[in-house]
Amino acid sequence: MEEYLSQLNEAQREAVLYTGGPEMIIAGAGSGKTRVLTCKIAYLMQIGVPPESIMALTFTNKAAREMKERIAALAGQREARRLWMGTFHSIFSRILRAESDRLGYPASFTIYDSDDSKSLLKSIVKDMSLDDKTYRPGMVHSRISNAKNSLITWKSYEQNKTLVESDIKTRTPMIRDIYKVYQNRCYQAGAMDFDDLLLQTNILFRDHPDVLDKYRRFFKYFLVDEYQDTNFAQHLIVSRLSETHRQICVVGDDAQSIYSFRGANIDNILNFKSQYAGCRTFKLERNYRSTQTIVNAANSLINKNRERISKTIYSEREKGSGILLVSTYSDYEEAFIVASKISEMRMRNQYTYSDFAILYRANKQSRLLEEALRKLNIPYRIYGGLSFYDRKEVKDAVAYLRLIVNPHDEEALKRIINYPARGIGDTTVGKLTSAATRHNLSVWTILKDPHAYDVQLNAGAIRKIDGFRQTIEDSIEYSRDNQADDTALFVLKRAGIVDDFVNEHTIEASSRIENLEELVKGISEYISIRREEYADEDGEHITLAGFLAEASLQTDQDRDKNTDADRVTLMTVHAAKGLEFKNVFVTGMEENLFPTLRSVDSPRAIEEERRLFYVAITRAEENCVLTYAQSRFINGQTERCSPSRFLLDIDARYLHTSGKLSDYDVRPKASTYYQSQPFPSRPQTRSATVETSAVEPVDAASLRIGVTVKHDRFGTGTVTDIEGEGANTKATVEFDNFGQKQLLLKYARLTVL
DNA sequence: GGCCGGGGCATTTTT
DNA sequence: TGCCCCGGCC
Repeated sequence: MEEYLSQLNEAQREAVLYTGGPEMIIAGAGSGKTRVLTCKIAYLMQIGVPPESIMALTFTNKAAREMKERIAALAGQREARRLWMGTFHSIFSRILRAESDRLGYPASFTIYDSDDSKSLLKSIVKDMSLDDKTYRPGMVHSRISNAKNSLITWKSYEQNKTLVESDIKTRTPMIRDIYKVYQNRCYQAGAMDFDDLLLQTNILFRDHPDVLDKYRRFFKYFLVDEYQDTNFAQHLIVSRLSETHRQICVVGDDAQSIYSFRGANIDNILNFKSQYAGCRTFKLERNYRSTQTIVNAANSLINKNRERISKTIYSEREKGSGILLVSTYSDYEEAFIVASKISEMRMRNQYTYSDFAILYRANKQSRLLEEALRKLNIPYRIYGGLSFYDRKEVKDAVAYLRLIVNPHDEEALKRIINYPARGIGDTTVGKLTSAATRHNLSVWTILKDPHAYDVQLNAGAIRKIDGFRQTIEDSIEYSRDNQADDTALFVLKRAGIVDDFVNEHTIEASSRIENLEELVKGISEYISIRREEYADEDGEHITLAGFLAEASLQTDQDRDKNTDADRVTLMTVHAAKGLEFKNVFVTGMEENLFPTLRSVDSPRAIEEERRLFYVAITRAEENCVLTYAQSRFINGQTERCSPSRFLLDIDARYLHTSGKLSDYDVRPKASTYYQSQPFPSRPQTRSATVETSAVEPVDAASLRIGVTVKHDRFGTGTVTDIEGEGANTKATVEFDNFGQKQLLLKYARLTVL
């Protein structure tokens, strides 16, 4: 049992053993943060703190699950299960369900995801006859979300001069009215959105001191992971709850705060010390992940930020190779160079594909990279696509399940009232929803008896609505004495969804059936896991409602499958946080892309972008390659790009450029870091750093259709088409070995033969 | 209900 | 450029 303590370094051990009050652990990248957190929890359990009085909050289900597993290994499965460990959203949705009557919500309240929220907002904007171009659902949603994260209810929004005036300035004065209606419609539907899970928890504790008091007594120890990413609502929940025992330990790294756009407030961690008198700070500064060069380079970068908690991260690993900086002539070439570099490094150093990650700022950058990887037969896995629960058929099926659990759920109802087609059109639905708003009732209530609420419907519509009502009520009835997975099968059949697909006999239809089967399988798994967990209890928790509650707070990252396959990883830098790879490529290191265009006017935003870049570099264990293109195809146009300002922030002594850089003057002091030829001669890929300036672009006037031209990379070919004029002339060339390409003359180095 | 074409748009997204 | 959403049409 003592063994796990002996594996910690001095700083880690001190942080684990301290139990004297508020504590902040500043955990640098790769410093063994998770290990410290798990050891600390295990230690607390060992010294007699009952596990059920420990609340450990994380930001992802994945983090919670991993930590739980590790603690189970240290302290035993049974003990670990008693911990309150999970995401803010899942833990507090549990508490909200237990206390729902205090707030007037049903215990089986639905959780609206962002799509539900936006779709509701859209319908409200329409109902209020507002301009849907001015009041875009996404925009309105983010305004309401920001308000909620700052604990501004619709009432306080109305009374908040600053907000109201700023809305008038931005010509969106109706936000407050929309917010009010939105909140009411959610309430009538028995639904909370993601932000409500935190906001309503705060309201619960604010308005019901006895409830607050109960939980304050109950929970003795709080641990919060990724504290730099907490928002005000989260911060207030934990600070309220921990007031009695004052045993709160927050862990985080201000240098890795990258979620301000979601309401994360870096000040929570920067000010923690001053908010908690007698707070002890521990710094974990030894990086176990990366080479000295990578750590030092990252340090030199982050030192350019003003707002930070001072610390010196160091590595005692080998010195390692310099960070390779590669300039390419286009985004297209960048992708091919990254791909061929991966092949080369893999062969030379016997890496596996899964030792590589390609990171980028924006998802759209993945396209060319994928193309290049495919062409070079490199297996890859891309993150950031549709999650399982985002698929249409799954969403539809889940909507039925949601209605069984809570028929007042308006968004679920609207989604499937006419799916499969029942001839209930927009007009009918519009009549029902506006009657619901008028009477301050749920759509379901209206639908059960349209006549009573003077909804003008013809006999046909009434009959169709009634058929739908019957389907739902039968399913609810069935669910009373059947298992959740059987209920799911029942409703899918009863609604005619399965038949639809079975009769279709297409590839898509069979893949949809598979997805539905997987959904049902997921429910069955949920049941058996729960059975095991609650073996000694009455089993009341095993319900469809329970499954939905869990599913709605889950993301695709939590249900990763075949991670064992040997593949290169492609993902955004955001998605890479918390992960590590032997070799990391950070692509698109250009101004207006990284840092993104939207950040360049705000010093604070630039600092966040710099932290994001810091996160990217510190993912690498052995090699880090930074690439930037001199031209990039953006929004339908090829743009000239200049290298990111962040490249200048890295101390040049840690950089190794792959030859002379045409318009960027970073001269590495040492070029011995990376001994290999940067780019071994491949006939079709010239060195990445061809001097574009030295090559005269071919004169547009001298090009004719049918002329034979030569291109540095593609070899010879014939011009088949010419578009545009002057500098923007675009030529279509049929290359002998590379097929047809479109080339902009100002960039393509063509010579007429 | 589904198909087509025009217009507007284009970060990041642990929940 | 390419996608998504909407309106118009059959």
